Amino acid sequence: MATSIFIVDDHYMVIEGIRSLLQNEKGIEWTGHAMNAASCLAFLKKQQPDVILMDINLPDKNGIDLCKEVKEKYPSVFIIGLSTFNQQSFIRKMMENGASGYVLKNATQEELKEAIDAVIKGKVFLSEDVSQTLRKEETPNIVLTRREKEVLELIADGMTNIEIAQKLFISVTTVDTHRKNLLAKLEARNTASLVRIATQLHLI
Amino acid sequence: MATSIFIVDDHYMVIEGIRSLLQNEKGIEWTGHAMNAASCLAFLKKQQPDVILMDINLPDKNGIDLCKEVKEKYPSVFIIGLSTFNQQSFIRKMMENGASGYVLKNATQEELKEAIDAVIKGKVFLSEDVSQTLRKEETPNIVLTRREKEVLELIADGMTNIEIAQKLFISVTTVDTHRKNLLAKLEARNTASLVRIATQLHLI
DNA sequence: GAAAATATCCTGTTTTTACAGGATGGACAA
DNA sequence: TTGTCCATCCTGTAAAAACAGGATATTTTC
Repeated sequence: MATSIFIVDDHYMVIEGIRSLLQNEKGIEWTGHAMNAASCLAFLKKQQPDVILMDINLPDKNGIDLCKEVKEKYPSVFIIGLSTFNQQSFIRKMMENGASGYVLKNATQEELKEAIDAVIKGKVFLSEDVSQTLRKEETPNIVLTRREKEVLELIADGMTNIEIAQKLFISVTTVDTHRKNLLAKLEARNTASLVRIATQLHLI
Repeated sequence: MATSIFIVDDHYMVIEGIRSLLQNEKGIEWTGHAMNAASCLAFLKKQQPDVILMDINLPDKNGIDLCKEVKEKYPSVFIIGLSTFNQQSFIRKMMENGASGYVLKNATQEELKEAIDAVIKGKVFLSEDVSQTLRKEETPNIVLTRREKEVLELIADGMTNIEIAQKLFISVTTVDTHRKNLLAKLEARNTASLVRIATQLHLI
């Protein structure tokens, strides 16, 4: 029985590329595509493919959240993350949210086929580059609290501690404490590197 | 006579997608592809296509610089910029460096064909979204000097004025002046927003 | 060759951050 | 129930950045 495939990606060229790569593969059946999260969910209500290839960057919702939602509603569907970025934090979050694999957009036809074959058997598939990144970048998964994220956002917006304190109805010293903890958690030396690192980790 | 096309993009899926979109088009001849700037330049030494579709993000060199280099060496080749980002600064720089058009990766088959037809006739082609962005975002093209960029980088790296001064063999007050000018140019309130804005404008 | 842009330097003040080293109460889990 | 985590608050000091308001020499550009 053929494996049915569905694609979610907002780039027409990528959809077309994947379709072209897979169209001559035996045992793979193309069931359609969506260019945003909403139409993906709409499709799934009617029909569930075996595998979804899911881009991380979507116009209406990020792939990480969509992945979680899809897996909650349709646990039997296997999801393969798809993006241009070989970024540890993204990949980890995708896998945490139930994805079975992750490939980069520069993947070859063979790699893509291999990924689909693997996940359909219940295995986990990561591109060579991806698993290497996961091994190499031993970033111990930085977790910020709700409040810390809030403060971080406002810092990046250029607000001073005093302004942040007023905005959040807390003391300036509390803001300072959060700031201190942010610097420690992200191993930043000062505000500049804090914002830089936070940006690189896609925390803001 | 058929229009010959060459693609530079580091994503295999995108190359395949474009090829798939164009393969049945009459009057378009696919001459090949490169996945980095170096092999693009190597190809051009042997053969010059009519049109190059060129991604902005390449592993070895950015498309903006590559565009300039190609246009200097082979002025008769038309270049169409290609990227996922609908970003004013990128588009403007591409056009300044001699590109004849700019399309996004979510372009349709018709749009792509239209773009090729237009540039081959010497016209300028911009996707609807792209030209809208150019009109809307009236960001008066922020230009930083060599030194300012240098200082900006070091600030984002978390260095203090004193450290930057030592590194660049200049006075602390000079660094402070550059910093002042950076804040003014990027309309930032402080270091945090400076780094944020600089990141958003892809200056660092 | 003149004007504009760039890079350099200065004094001084105020504001903001960074850092040290705490404490307290509440929520939640083992 | 006894931790652990989180959010809150505190005092005090040192360092750094922001801001004002300059000046001067060297390139670059027209």
